[in-house]
Amino acid sequence: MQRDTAQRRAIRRVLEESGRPLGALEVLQGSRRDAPGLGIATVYRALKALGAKGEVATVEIPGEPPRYEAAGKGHHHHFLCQRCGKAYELGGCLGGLKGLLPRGFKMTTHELLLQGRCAACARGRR
Amino acid sequence: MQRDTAQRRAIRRVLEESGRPLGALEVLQGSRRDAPGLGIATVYRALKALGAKGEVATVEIPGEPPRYEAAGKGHHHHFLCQRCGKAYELGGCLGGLKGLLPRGFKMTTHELLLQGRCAACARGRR
DNA sequence: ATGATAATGAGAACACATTATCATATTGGC
DNA sequence: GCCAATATGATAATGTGTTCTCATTATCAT
Repeated sequence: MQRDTAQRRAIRRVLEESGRPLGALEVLQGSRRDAPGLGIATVYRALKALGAKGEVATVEIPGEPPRYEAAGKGHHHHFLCQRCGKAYELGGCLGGLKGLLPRGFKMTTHELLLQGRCAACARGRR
Repeated sequence: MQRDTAQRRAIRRVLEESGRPLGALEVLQGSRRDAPGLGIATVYRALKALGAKGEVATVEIPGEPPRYEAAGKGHHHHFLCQRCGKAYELGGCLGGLKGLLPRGFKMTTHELLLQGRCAACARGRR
């Protein structure tokens, strides 16, 4: 049976309170405030368990390790800051994707990632 | 100085003739027709060298090893078949991406990946 | 044709994120 | 409060893709 531990509460909390998807290490660091001594193995175990329960969604980013976010936010995409490496959540999406498909191809999903500078990094340019 | 070898010719040829981006292993297999005995290390060396010369572009796909394609095709995106794992090239793009950006964010690039079944896999459905 | 040098192939080594191991600690139904 | 079962943390082990090493081979300016 699934137990309710301080570690998992801390991890769930960090994911819920962060407005953006977090990497495993970010989750670890953020969760240590509430759960000092937390280990990376526990983070991975919790992320996997939460993912299986549908509470956490995995965000795949090309060339980067996956990020994790609280599930249930509806369809949206992400922005990757090339300077600080943080991923951000974007609202909305674009239509007309089907028009890009070659004849005979069937689309079931799509991924869109914008890249550049986040507000903070664009300000402190360079 | 850069030498012209049978291996590199074969690798360049495979990339040019394939209409879609290829993984390192696909490049290896395809190139062995012209360069039997070709090793994977040589493939990686050639891909890196060709990339540095701007002749080959790297295509990053979330959760997958990178693919490589001949450069100089103009802006486009890709389709990943979830059944056969092949990546395909798509023509064109979408406008209105800037509208997704939060205030203060600057976009320099974007990646779009459609996923589903390619024509061949959609036909021979499960 | 020669020779300096770049390229190759096989395999070992590496990088990295992730998962398994295992002894210890914590949880929660009783 | 007890105690079987689950969770944890430290660390070793894994897996995968990529790069390095090094002895051998091929290229090409001369």
